[in-house]
Amino acid sequence: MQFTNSYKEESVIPDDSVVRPKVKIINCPIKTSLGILGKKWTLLIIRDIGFLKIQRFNRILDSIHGLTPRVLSMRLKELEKEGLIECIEETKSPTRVLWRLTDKGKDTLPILIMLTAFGSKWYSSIVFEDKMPRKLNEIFPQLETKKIFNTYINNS
Amino acid sequence: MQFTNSYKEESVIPDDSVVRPKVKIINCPIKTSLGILGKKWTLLIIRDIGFLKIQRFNRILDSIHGLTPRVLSMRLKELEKEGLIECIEETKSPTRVLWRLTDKGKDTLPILIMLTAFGSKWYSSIVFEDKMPRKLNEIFPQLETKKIFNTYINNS
DNA sequence: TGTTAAAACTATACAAAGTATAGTATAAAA
DNA sequence: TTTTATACTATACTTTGTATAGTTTTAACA
Repeated sequence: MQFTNSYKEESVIPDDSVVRPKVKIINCPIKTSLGILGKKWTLLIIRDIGFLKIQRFNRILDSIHGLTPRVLSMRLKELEKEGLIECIEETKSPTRVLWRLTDKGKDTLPILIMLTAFGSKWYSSIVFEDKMPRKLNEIFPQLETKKIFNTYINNS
Repeated sequence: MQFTNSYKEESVIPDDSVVRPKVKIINCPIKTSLGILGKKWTLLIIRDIGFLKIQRFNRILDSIHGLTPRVLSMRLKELEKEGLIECIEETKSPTRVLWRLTDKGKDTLPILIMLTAFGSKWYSSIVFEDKMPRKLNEIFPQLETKKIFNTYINNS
């Protein structure tokens, strides 16, 4: 997925109940985020590394059906270049590498959580064994779900 | 973006601080959500219809640079089939159609808001005129940002 | 009463991106 | 010494997306 940089999106904003930002926006932050996160496989790779703690090249390959080594290699490089992941060398004899999220990478987790929430509500019949829709606190009772979004919301 | 349905992702869950769901998951909800929302242009089209209230075929085309009529036509059909958008005929003489989000479609807005938050924090230099990172309440003071997520979080 | 214009697509050829398969380099374990 | 594992890289092929143009319907305009 590639997005060009020219920006026409905010030019026309009609009136009725539009969610209108109160600060001047030059480039749409959604489009900007999707420029990195919107490519095929990228969010699943972040899910593996950050959520499931599947952090090695071949483990990720095993985990994501359809993903090929070439594309995984490209995506890891892109994510590393964008500062979302970093690699730590476990050993250097049989080159053993672990990938982990940076602070910037960790800030994508609220997006993954919202994708989880959406899927758990509207696709519960294929997601859950009992086919019942669930809210986030039912899926992750150990997480203080409201605190997840503190990075992005001021508590004033 | 197309994702196959076989599910191997939850098979290996190592130990340290994995976000482990407390209910049995058959298909990953993130992968499931991305099956519909993860295709190129889809989230930008939802942004137009739901956020910016750009709701007509050619208005959306004008708004999203690089999107072609063929792909827009395909995406609108996919989204309609999946029940995320519906069309209302304004007039039928010069066929004038308006697209709007269904309740299911509106439930994708928290995902868009998180993409906004991520872009506003980490790409503020290209998003905002003054290049300063911002939290959600600063961008949308009129929105009760915490309430946006009520659909997905139990208040018990 | 043509002609133009707008809306909402549809068709075709072409280009970019992703996929399948196989191969490389390194080094430890059997 | 052969096998296995890790982390890629290369090549050909297939799918998907892109650019350009065309179609249909009606309505307003000259």
